[in-house]
Amino acid sequence: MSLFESTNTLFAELLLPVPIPKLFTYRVPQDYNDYIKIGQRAIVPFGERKVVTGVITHLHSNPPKDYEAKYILELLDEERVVSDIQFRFFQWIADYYCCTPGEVLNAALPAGLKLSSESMVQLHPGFDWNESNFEFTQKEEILLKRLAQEPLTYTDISKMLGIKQVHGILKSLTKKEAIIVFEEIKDKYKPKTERRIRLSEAYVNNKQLEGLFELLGNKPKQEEVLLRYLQEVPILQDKTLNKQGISRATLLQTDLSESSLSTLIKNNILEEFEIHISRFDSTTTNEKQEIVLSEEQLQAEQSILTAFEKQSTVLLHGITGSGKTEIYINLVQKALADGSQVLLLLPEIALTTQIVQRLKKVFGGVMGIYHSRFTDNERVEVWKNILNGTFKFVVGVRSSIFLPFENLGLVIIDEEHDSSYKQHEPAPRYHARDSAIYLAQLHHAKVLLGSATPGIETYFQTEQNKYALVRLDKRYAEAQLPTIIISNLQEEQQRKTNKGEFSGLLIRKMEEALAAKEQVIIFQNRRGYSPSISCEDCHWIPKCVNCAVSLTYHQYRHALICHYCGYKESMPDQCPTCTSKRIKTIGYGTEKLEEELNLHFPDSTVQRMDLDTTRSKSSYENIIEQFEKGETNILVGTQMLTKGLDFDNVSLVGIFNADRMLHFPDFRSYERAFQLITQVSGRAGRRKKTGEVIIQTSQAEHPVLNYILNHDYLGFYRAELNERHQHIYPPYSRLIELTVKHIDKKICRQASSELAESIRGTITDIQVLGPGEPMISKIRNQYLMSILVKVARGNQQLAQIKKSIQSEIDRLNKVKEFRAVRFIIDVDPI
DNA sequence: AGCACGCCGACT
DNA sequence: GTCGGCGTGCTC
Repeated sequence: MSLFESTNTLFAELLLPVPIPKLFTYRVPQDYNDYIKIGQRAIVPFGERKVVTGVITHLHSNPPKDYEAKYILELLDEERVVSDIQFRFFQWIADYYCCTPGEVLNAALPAGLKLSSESMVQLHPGFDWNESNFEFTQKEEILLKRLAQEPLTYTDISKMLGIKQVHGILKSLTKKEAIIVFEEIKDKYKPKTERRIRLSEAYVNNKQLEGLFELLGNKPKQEEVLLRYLQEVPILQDKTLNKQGISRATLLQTDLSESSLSTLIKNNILEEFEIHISRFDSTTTNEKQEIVLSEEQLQAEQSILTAFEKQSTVLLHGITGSGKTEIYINLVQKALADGSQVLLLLPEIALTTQIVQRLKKVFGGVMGIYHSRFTDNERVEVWKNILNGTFKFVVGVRSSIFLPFENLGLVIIDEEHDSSYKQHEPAPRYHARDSAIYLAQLHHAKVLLGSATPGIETYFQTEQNKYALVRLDKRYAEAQLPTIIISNLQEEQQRKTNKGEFSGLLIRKMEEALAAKEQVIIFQNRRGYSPSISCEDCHWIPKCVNCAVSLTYHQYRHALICHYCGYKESMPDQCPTCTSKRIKTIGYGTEKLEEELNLHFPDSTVQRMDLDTTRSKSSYENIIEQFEKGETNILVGTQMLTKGLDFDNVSLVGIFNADRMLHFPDFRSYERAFQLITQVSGRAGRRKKTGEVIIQTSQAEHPVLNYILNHDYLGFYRAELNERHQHIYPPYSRLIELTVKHIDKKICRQASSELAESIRGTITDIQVLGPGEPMISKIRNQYLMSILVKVARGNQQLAQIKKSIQSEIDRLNKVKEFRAVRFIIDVDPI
């Protein structure tokens, strides 16, 4: 029974996936009174003609005073799909990361659960070109001819006609009764179906069947189909089998006549029906994989469990190759046995790799995967399978923290330090690790953070006794940590032992490894051929027209490409300013490395793995598979190489250029360099042999390299912490980065100055740096200014400070000249 | 964020 | 003159 009298008029508050900081009130059609629940989705009209999907947050019977509420058009769910815990979680994210709950909802719901309409334009049904009394402009004519073929969206039209504002022409054509605009609902989730065949009920007994065959005696093709059916589905032995039937595809696999099948269906001898099937491989290969833990692993696991008795969050600091995965598996099994749900977070690209296949083998059908390469339909299915209890364990990326868990018992965040856990664009700019820790609190769940190179802030929490710490210092299966060798390029250049940008040492080591039939990984964190090009005579450097960056040369496309906005122009064969033909490339990207390695090692196969070679869906897996099989000898790549890959035969890892990582002007650059280099190094040498890592640098004495050399995380941590303390950076402060965006440089600067000024004037106990020009001061024709707010550790006013910043922004945004300025708040930026 | 409306410059 | 640009306000 409903809480409300069913004759009462109900109103529903809806959270809509739009960046407007309020709920919207809709009227509930009376038919729904007994049926409507908080947490269900509803389709509602929004604006003039749009419809959107929202989630019901409250029900009441107070009509709004200031306006007439519109009716809910349709309820989409029988049961709630968003839980109270999720609502609280969304609100927390919105508050903490300074965005609206609507933006959180937008990120949380997979597109397939969020159907909304898009305006489509089609020809007026009564419109006849020849009979129309109106004159048409040239553009109108082009559009009408195109519309005669198919309806178009506004964006289609604006692209087709090359105009930004589509409105005028549509209005004119509407008036001339040539077109109409209608709404098409997009992205509706469609269950995957399978067409199946079974015998009509009337024939499911031996006698009837016999008669049937007599009947078909002179129709051998149909007889054949029927016989095949009986063979595949032995209903003579078990009549109940007929209900399931057989999939149409399977039945027709052996070239049976399709038309005979149709005839049999038409004559009601066979019948066709549809069932909903899963998009996921349901092979529950629960091969009861026995996971054998080493002594150290067992101990670590025990320590984690003991720590969980007192503390809810534990950091597992396990060196690369120490076998953290096996411990995870054991812990997941235990949590599942307790009847809880488990979430395992992995960095984006680690998800396509071996670790997932391994987990799938152990957990089979109760494990769901949530991944950005999944289609909308697949994501909806994961969502539903969690709601209906099929999936009790989810392995997923950042956004899987939004899935509808009901009783999480354990959250594991692998590679806890990984920066892909922080969403940068668009809002909500959340950190999945930190948000997951809060989510776990809501569920009273435990959190295990795992990393070989924990983030400074995370490790600090263990020293503050906020998190417990468990160490795993030994590599699994007797493997040794790799030997790290610093190769001083400057020195080699003086002695002329280098070969171009490769040190003689690296080349020699590579020759040795390849001769021994071992594999080599070369790491360079820069894609493309060369980061820029330049004219040797006049020093001209091509720049992006939309952004303040130089263009990266991509050889395979023979083009200059902007890595920030995607702008592309073709590679000039002469300098556009001085017509010189002497154009040189500056710096090394993975593409150029690949080319040079091919020259140096003509007998080896070189493969490149970066954003450009892994764009298509399976290319990533292909590259890895080829390397695993040993078909590739040398793998060149960006930081993609650092995540979750295990290769047995890699004996050498080369870091092509460590300098750039160390010199990045950012307080986290040392931390990042340490993590990156340590992680890539971990790819070298497993099992039998000690691997080697060669780091090419011109700063052989750099302290960070020294810590890496000695596998000294703790030493590095102490030094870095000291550094952070000196300059009051995290963990000694919390940062809030404000970015000011506008097409006009002057207005952008003015707005940022005023914002910084007003924050300084109104908020006490904080430090405001800037405004200053960020490293890239223009992106997509928007000028950028940046302000950094530092809030000292332990400041209890954090929430209030964020509110004050927000209200200063709101105030500035109301000032006429700053109306169009965009202010972006990034809490805990990375 | 979209989307509609309304005001204004630079072209036929 | 009108077409297409852009600023402004609103969404239950």
